[in-house]
Amino acid sequence: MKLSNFFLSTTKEAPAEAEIVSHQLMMRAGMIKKLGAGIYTWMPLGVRVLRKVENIVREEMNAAGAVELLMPVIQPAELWQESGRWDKMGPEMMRIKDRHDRDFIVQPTSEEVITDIARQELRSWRQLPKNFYHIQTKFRDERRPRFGVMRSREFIMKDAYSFDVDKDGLMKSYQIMYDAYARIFTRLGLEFRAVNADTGNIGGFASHEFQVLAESGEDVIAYAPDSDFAANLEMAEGVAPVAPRAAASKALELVHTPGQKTCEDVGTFLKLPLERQLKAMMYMSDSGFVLCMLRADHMVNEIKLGKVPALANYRPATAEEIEAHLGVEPGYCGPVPRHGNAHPDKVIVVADRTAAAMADFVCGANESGYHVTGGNWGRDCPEPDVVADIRSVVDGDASPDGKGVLKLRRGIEVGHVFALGQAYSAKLGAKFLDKDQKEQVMEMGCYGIGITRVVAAAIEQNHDEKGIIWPQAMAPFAVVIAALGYDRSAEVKAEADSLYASLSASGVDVALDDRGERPGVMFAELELIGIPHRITIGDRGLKEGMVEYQARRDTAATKVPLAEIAAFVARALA
RNA sequence: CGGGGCGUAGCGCAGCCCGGUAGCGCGCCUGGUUUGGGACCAGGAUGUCGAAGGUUCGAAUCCUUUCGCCCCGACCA
Repeated sequence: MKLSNFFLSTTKEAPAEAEIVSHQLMMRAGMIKKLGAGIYTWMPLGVRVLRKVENIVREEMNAAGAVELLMPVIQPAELWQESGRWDKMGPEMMRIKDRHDRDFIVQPTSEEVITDIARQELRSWRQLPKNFYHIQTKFRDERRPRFGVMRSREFIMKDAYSFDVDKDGLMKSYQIMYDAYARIFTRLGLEFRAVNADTGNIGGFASHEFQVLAESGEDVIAYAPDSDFAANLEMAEGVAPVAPRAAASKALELVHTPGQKTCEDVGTFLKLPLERQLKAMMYMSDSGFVLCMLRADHMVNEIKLGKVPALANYRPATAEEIEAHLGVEPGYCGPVPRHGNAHPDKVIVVADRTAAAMADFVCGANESGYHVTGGNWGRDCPEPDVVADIRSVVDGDASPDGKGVLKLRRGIEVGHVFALGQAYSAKLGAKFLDKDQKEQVMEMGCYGIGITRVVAAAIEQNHDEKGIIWPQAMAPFAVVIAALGYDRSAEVKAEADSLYASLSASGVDVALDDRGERPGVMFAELELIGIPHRITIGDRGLKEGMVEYQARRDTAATKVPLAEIAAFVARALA
């Protein structure tokens, strides 16, 4: 591609609305243009990157035995009513009507359509397993689109759907996709982690998210640097402390703590670290009033809470309910009964594993303006009714697999594999005849990659103060020839043209900057748009028979004899 | 949806409090000088001041309504 023929539109300044670096750089590099909230045009430069990502995804999906098709963006409501998602999906799903006033949706995903295809086309066990995928535009009317294409309403997703005869088959298909995803993100040159994810309420039984590690990520993942353990914060298990609970060494004491309602206040007031305090969280559930106790520096994890039987259908308790059950306002609540105030018989105490292992703790005294110090389970209050993992793990916690300690990092979810089971196939009646001529419901898996989001995530991970630094596999051009004075120097023009021709002929994805821009402008732009390899040809070097090579991450250029540059570049690209 | 903020030239912004006929930087156009790190000189073009209504002799500025956009907030590729 000759850049004089291409279309570049870069700017020095980023629009004020761009908050994160990938959004700013994509706007500055002229990769995308906003058309509305969460709706973007992909400009020529951006499309080249998108296609690179798509092609790698496509190659690996095909290599993994998945077959490509293309399902419609606009889908009739009937299928979605049949699966129940027409009612379940809420305003995130875009609904439209045609001229006959019939209902349609703009697909946020395609389980319904693919399952409809499966139930019509796949009728014998001999046809299974099968994995279909497409790369298609999605629309989700996000309550808050943001960060450019990172969370846009319209985006491009690769979604694949596997169909198997049984759970064993499904788990094999799942593993094949898991491995394919690992290869895809490795080939794309991204630093990522596959993390164990919550299967949520869809009823599936295995799920992993592929997270690109980046500080700007919206998700938090916990992983063990010394092992392959990695999980979503919601999923990472907070293991019980190894050491048994210390024996009580202090007497229970009531201390006056007027106005000290938060753990931080109390800690400062009593000059005690948060690790010595218990904090109380009050909920109402199907079982009644529940008092949850955690170490004060830990955060309650609401997904884990929901998995504790005593907290089925929980919701935060109101101030009135807290007053009624504990006899005290929030801020002074705790498990230690106080005569005339506490009502331990009506209160279910759920303690986090760490909290349950604490001795000589500080907590609310169930009396306004008072805390207790030297509190101990069993001695000063009953042992907790339930001990469970109800907190989010923190940096330095023991890894659940017993290998080292956990670290927390932020991530951007770029892929998700999900063993769905029969959630859709049962509803839509996707059945087949097995070897014994018995009708069986298919086992499904679904597997998504946010193509457009991958592009943004790659920039979050690969940039510097000058601009984007593309991983070679997804660069809009692998190599650029920066011809200095192309419009003025016959020698430069001749050598640049000939190098461009020979690299092109050998299949290198090369761009020739033949625009005759001033060197400063040219270098700044090429660095901003992040071309990983640059060959600079100028009169100055040509006098000595030399050109220069500089990788985007290099701090200085390397002089290379003109005659050797093609071979040099071939090695750099390898 | 709740809270906060913003709509002025292609982009980034000032002007608004305190009404008086719209300005700066970048970009763009013309000519010249330049040409190894976003050049310099001279000249030039560009706005229904988001929209509608109101107050006023007069509105970018004050009032009302409305639309759009951004940021913060527990369902996601």
